[in-house]
Amino acid sequence: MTTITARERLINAAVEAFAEKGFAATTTRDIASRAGMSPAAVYVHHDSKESLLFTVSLQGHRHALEIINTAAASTTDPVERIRTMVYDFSRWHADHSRVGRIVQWEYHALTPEHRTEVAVFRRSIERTMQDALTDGVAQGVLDVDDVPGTAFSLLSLGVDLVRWFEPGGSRSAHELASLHAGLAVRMVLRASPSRPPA
Amino acid sequence: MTTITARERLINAAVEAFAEKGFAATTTRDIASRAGMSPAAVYVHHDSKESLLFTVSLQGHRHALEIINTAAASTTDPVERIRTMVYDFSRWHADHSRVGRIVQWEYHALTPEHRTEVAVFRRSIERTMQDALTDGVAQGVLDVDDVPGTAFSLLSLGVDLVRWFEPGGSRSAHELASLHAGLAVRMVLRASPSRPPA
DNA sequence: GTCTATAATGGGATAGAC
DNA sequence: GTCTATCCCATTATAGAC
Repeated sequence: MTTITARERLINAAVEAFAEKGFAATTTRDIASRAGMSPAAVYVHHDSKESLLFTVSLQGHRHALEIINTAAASTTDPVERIRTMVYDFSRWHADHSRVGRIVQWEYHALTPEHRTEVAVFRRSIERTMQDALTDGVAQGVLDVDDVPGTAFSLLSLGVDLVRWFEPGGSRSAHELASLHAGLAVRMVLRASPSRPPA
Repeated sequence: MTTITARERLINAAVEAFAEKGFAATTTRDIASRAGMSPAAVYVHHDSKESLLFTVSLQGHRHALEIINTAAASTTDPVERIRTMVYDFSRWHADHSRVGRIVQWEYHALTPEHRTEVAVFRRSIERTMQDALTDGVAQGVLDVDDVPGTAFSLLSLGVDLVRWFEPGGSRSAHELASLHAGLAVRMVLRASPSRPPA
């Protein structure tokens, strides 16, 4: 049997509210009311509104890093690795667009200390993508001019989903992730050797 | 001689403040003080904080649409057209990252009426990119499975710049726009016909 | 651990003098 | 068209009863 603690109910409520209205525009009253509590009860479980944000953001960052690391380790074929990484990263952002929006858009609302803490995860995500590209280039399968820039651009496709994606819209998470994965492969694949013009 | 009106000074101040802290976290006192005025003076020139946002957002949307339309009309070669459109759109978002951030991130802070008004520009931008892809496919030069999805993804690269780009950072606006333009062409270019495997 | 009540602060917007 | 002063309300967070 799964027990949902008051603390978890508050976190779920915060995710909803922050994703819907943004951190600054969300009131603690709103969070409390979504969790079925009085405003005062919030502070029994969390120190402040920002600490709620940090909890959500940290969980989100952890999850996103886990997704990309798992994808990176799933195969050694450079092309399929890029395809899987981009698919899973974009898919995660669509499937968890509310948390993703908080992770990506409310980064600046964190205290400097908390921002520093989640920045470690962000760098690690970028690094994993860069490594996958570097490895594919070394194996002669990929062709990438600017590895850090391209890695960032591949991640951007997924990140930008959270700006607008809503479940039940005209495009499914799978459809968008597949689109991104296909585009990603075209961006980095070495052109197949063709007969040069005589 | 160029005269800067108080109204314009307020708009500039609002751009700075909204881009730095977000609409909800910006106070009218902050805007007034950046413009060198008292809080009361704001309301002589603008009806409300939201109307300031709308003014900034509308100008930004207009400008972005103009950029992409001009790029689309600059050449008839489908590949160079895509390259130019993506370059100019990404370049604009880097060069105007503050306005771009307001355009892209504060869309939901507009009143429903104002949101409807700027949505026209957003659809027009997407449409222009879709048309460029459709034309390139029709000419047999581009190969695009999902025209609306790909158009959106090409624009996403530029849009996502405003999330983090700061002038004076490690990468210039030109460098990033060139990167995006190069990736864009690879995403949509029809593979050169190569000898099929015997 | 939850409530009601409230403290303390800061918000958007306005009044009225100059 | 700008100011000072202020209204009125919402905000985050806490106190103290149960």
